[in-house]
Amino acid sequence: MTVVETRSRDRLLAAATTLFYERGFLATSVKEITQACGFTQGALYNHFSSKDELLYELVLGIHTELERHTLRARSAAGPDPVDQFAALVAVHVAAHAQFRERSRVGNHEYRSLTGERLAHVLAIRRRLRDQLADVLAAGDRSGVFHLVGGSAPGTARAVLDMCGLISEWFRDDGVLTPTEMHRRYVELALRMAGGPATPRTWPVLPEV
Amino acid sequence: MTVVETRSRDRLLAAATTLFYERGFLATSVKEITQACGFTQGALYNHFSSKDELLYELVLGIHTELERHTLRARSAAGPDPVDQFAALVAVHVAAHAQFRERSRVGNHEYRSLTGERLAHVLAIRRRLRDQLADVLAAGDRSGVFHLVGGSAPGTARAVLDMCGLISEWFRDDGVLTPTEMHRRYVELALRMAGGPATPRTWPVLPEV
DNA sequence: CCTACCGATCGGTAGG
DNA sequence: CCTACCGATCGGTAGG
Repeated sequence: MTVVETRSRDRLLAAATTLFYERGFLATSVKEITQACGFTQGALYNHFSSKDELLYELVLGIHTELERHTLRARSAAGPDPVDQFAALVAVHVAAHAQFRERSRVGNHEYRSLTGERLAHVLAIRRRLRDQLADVLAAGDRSGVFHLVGGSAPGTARAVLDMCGLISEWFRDDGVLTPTEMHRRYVELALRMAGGPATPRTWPVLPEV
Repeated sequence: MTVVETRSRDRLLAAATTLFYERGFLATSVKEITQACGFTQGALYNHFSSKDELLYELVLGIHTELERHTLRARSAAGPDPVDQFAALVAVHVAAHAQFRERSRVGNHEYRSLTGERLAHVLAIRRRLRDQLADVLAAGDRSGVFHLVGGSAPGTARAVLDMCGLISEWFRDDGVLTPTEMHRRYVELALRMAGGPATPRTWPVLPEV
């Protein structure tokens, strides 16, 4: 049954996500992943040709999904660079705060990939940076941003780094809500870009 | 000979730093570390009781050294919160840009520690955040900073996260000098804190 | 600091 | 003849 195949595969990917989040790809055994799904060790190889391929499919999916959301959020934000920038930052914050397992796995474990698989993921990561840098450069030209050193790539990198570690420490224990997080980080990012204190309208909290 | 013993021990730590930086603690074998020093596998246990203890001593040294530099830089900066903040940010940027192997190992591999060793390192990491948050809170009270949401810990965390990933991508290939890096990040951090555009004087590039 | 080796576990695959 | 596994074990390597 194709349905059963897909479900087992997705369960393996979901179990791998949690285990890789908690202890990392290299410290997680095939046995642990399959046992988390009630399978024995060999079952993994009905779905993936190797542990490495499972990692690639997981990490590629995480990056593809994130890029899909950033592209959609930027389109939906309209033509204003400030609105586009706020929308992109909101997507990254939401991803790292609400789906921190996937985000942390995506941001850390891609380093265990090699060859073309690594190159493919690095290309997506570069496009995500370029997307933010393009918006910053457009806003700098139109005068709504005032970038430190005039460097759009430099500011984009700093903003993404600031967002990228949220998944390391954010806990949805009620101390900070996702909405508070994304407002705080949009404000910080706008300050870094030398833009207005707030966007004209707050981006709708993205469904990442 | 104590000299030879010490030299071998330091060589093992230095080789481990490079290997952990390149591929991580879990993916590095004891054999690789010792072979990098021209030893066989068992030689490591003349200097460390286990691979875990080597990691602890390395990570503890990295954190202790960083805290020593931040304490000294803050004292040397005088009473102004803006000067203190700029000095602390400069230390963190210098550590991550100039000594990125040690910084990256310190920021990533401490997660493989457990028990009291982990607790000890986490305590230092908390003090480093508190140090920055204290300076931000003092500046907010005196009116030289205007923190997003009034949260000194939140801004401190964002600034440290922004600096913490420099070691992931910075290359001293001449595209960006350490001085350019530290000026860029001090400016970004001052914007995040809602402070003046630049410090009254640029901190001397710290010798981390 | 080396050689020799342990208990265990690694990722991956066999036949049924 | 298919799938989703099983118990058992492959060749190698881990930390100690």
